[in-house]
Amino acid sequence: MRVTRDFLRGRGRDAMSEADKDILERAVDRIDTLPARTIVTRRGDRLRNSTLLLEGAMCRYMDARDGFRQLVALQVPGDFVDLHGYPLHRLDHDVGTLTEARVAVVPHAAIDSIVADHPQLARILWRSTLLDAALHREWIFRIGRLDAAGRIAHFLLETYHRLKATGRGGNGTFELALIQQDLGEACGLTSVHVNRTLRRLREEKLVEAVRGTVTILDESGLARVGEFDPDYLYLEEGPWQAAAA
Amino acid sequence: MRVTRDFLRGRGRDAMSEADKDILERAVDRIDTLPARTIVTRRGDRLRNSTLLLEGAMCRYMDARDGFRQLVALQVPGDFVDLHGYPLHRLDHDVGTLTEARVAVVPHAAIDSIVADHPQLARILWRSTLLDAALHREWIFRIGRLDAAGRIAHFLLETYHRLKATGRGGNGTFELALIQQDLGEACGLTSVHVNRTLRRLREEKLVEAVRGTVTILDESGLARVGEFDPDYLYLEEGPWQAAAA
DNA sequence: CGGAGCGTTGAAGAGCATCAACTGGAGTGG
DNA sequence: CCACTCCAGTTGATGCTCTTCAACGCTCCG
Repeated sequence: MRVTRDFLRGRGRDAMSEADKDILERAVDRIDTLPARTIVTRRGDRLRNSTLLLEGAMCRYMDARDGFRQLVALQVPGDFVDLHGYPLHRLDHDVGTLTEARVAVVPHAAIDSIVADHPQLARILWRSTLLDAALHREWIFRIGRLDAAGRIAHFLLETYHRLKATGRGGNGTFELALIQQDLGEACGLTSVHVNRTLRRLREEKLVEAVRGTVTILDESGLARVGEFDPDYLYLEEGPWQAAAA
Repeated sequence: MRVTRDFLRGRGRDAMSEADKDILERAVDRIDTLPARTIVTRRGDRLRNSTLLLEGAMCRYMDARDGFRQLVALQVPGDFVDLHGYPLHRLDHDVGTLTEARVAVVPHAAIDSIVADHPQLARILWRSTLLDAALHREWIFRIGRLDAAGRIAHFLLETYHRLKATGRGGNGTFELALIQQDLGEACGLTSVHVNRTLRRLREEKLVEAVRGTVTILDESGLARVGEFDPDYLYLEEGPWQAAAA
């Protein structure tokens, strides 16, 4: 089975030819396992490799003066976590694991060859970094315009759809390795307020989150609260489209 | 004089060979002038061209249900406003002008040729879209972790540095075509609170913003309030580095 | 000269942060 | 096997930041 099986899965992987998939697969130098809750790369680091997340959860974040951090991205399996480090050379933020993580390491030299010799695959890699940027934009919207309930609803739905696209979760349930503190750091809230807000969402029978498992009770109600529309995830045919058809 | 003169100016343009600059210049199909305060492309639009901003100010934004909008990017001259539309094909947000804008239109077909035949230039275009993503991340941090004064301070310093990199502004002064309402939409604040916060920043002799002109009175003080570090702009040698040397 | 758009200010209140205390479960060592 | 600690979650009390609503002034322009 291919190590890169989940790359762009459910999000345009079909645009890759079998040859492209082989080339990407061969670009992998090695597989690493990273322990939970550790820093992988720091702001300012010069990168020589990029990391494809195979299993587990990672995040990208920035530190504020007061000691709190702001997550700028949650990475799920199939994500090319720091591919943007390839054209940028150095990172503008920290990267860390949330759970133990299995990753494939891809040397930038291998990507150089892809860019030089396989423009079609290069465009797909480029595209994958821009899917990340689309997520960034939605995070700006989420934090800038939604209240606490909306932010959490939106974040949970986003994560649900992303995980579902890779075959993890579905049927309204998924595993989420974030504690309430992390959730707050993702949504610009304190863990205390996350706790109260989750209680409200639970009382309103919209969503439940207990011990790392999220259960969506009322997806359309949650989508209303979070003003959520999965367009920006650029997913392939999904259940909301299938339902409309 | 080259139309694409300001592309990546002050932010890695030197990595482009003269040949690359010529190729990019020839990729321009035509020059358009867009009126102020109009929508250029809408969420969901399929794009066949991308737009290089030559003069003026544009923005990218998303609408919330309550009628307010959230800016996700401010575009200054030299920005390839919607180059991400090339690998993504369709947009996940709206693009509009703030002032009258002069733009260069680049057909995606021309970029196809660049990707196929000029990998070095393609990587530079790729990089330019990731500079945008780095800005997105900093916007997430700004809105998620800073208070009103910090957000405005950070936003003004970011814009100052970006404009300075293209030769516009410097010496602590620059033209900013945003009304207080826009500033609020960029920073996740109401225009009323922007007004009060600007007054405070003025009273503390940090920055003045009157009728489209921003005057930075105390750059280091402002940077402290906004927790601002221009690293993420990936600027070439600038005054803060020159001062350190 | 009247209106529209932007800026400014005041008053009141909602939402979220802060501080603090307590619960329950998991892991650890006696 | 039980005390102990640690960590995540939970809840209460209080106050600040920012929003909301409203009014008014200024400037530009038809």
